[in-house]
Amino acid sequence: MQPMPQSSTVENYLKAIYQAEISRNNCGELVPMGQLSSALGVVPGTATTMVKALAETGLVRYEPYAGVQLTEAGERLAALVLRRHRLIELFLVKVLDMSWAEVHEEAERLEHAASDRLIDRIDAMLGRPSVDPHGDPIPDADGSIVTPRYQSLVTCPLDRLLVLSRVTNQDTDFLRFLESNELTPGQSIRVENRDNAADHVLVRRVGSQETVAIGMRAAATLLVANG
Amino acid sequence: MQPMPQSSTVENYLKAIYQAEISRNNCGELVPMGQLSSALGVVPGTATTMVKALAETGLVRYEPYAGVQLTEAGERLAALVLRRHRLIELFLVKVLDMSWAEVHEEAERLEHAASDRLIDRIDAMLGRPSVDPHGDPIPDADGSIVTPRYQSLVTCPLDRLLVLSRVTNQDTDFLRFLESNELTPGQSIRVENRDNAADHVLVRRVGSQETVAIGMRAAATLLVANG
DNA sequence: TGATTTATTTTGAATAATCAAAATAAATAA
DNA sequence: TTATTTATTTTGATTATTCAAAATAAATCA
Repeated sequence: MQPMPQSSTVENYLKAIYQAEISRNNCGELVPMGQLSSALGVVPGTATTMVKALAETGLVRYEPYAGVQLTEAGERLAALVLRRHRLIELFLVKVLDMSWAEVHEEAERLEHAASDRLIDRIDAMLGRPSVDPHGDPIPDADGSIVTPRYQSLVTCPLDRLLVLSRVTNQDTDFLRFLESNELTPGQSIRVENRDNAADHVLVRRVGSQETVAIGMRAAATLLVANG
Repeated sequence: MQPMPQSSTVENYLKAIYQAEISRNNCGELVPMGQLSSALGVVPGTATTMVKALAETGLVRYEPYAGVQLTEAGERLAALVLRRHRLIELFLVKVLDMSWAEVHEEAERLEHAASDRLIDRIDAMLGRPSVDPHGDPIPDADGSIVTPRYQSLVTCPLDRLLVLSRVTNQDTDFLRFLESNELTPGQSIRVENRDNAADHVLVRRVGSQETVAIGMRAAATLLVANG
């Protein structure tokens, strides 16, 4: 099993490995098969089989019982999938006026069907944007990506003016919840309190009189820059 | 093999059968397996196998050695695939400024990935159009379709003012050729001569001083209305 | 009508992707 | 360090889709 067609399955595996590598942010770490398989919604044995095939093609490095890691080539391909995904999301929001919350699933399918030519048209039409509607950085056409390092609502200082910059969570309901509280990327916010016992963070959007309580798990996916 | 997932393969078979039924326009006629298999680019045995499975699901009617035919349900599904395809084509041309000639292949992939919701947004944005860039009618959301009956350049009268209304041929090079001669749907044209010996038709766009010769085979795919 | 050609179907096999469940390795607890 | 738990890999099957090539039916020719 050597050549391995550029199927959407391969793209999904590469993307999942890429994202897992980032979330366990320490570089050079292997992604365990269990994590990968559950991210992809397949049983562990399936992931093992697929990853071994991917390793044959040179897109990943695989260490039995340890985990998997993208090679340079794999990383580049994964970045291009992410590029397609994110440009499509932004396009759907900006041009087709779709909701922030619903575009992820749509892009999840379209990312495998859009040609490079179409993606470039979209990119041009949007003015070569650098982030998508969730604040996720958009890799450029050669697969390089600049990921600003933000703090999260769990680590940032209290009572400081912050800009909500990125939401690393694609759950539709959660995004709808944020949207209904106008907590979307670009908004200025302040963290009023963090209560470990209650396992929540209290956030207020600048200009709003409502304080919103967000559980720690979810709060960790809201990234902020200094405002 | 009963439920048969709504895969893109199924969609492609239904679409191909639908189009074959139309092109051999006499209603009620079965599409022979040979025609279907070559339209889909598979060997005949593959089409036989697939069609038998499709028949199990009630999407087609299959007569061994005679051919295949869509059922009501199959026809509706096929029309919806065509709807997606054609709306996507028009969208790519109108909104993303892609070329008439290149959108077919793009739509060929996107039609299987776009959700009903996305398609409806596109439809709304384009103002509920009735034809795509090739003049092909766009089925509506419930799968019904109105196909105006046109004459072709092979059957229409000579020296009459006509409107080029539809091009039933997706070959990229042919479309580029038409485009470069401004022979696109909506243009007014006149057939100056038809020469069976030379196997061609001479066409002039109204307002142009150039006469274009088009072979009979190709001319049969250019449909016209009275101007 | 019999022979030949052509179209279609069957059969057997392959590939990609998956799962269930058994086997094994690694990590943890006692 | 042994026993137990947990994670991973293997093995054997399954589904969807395809092809090659043999078998068969239908159509055509003589």
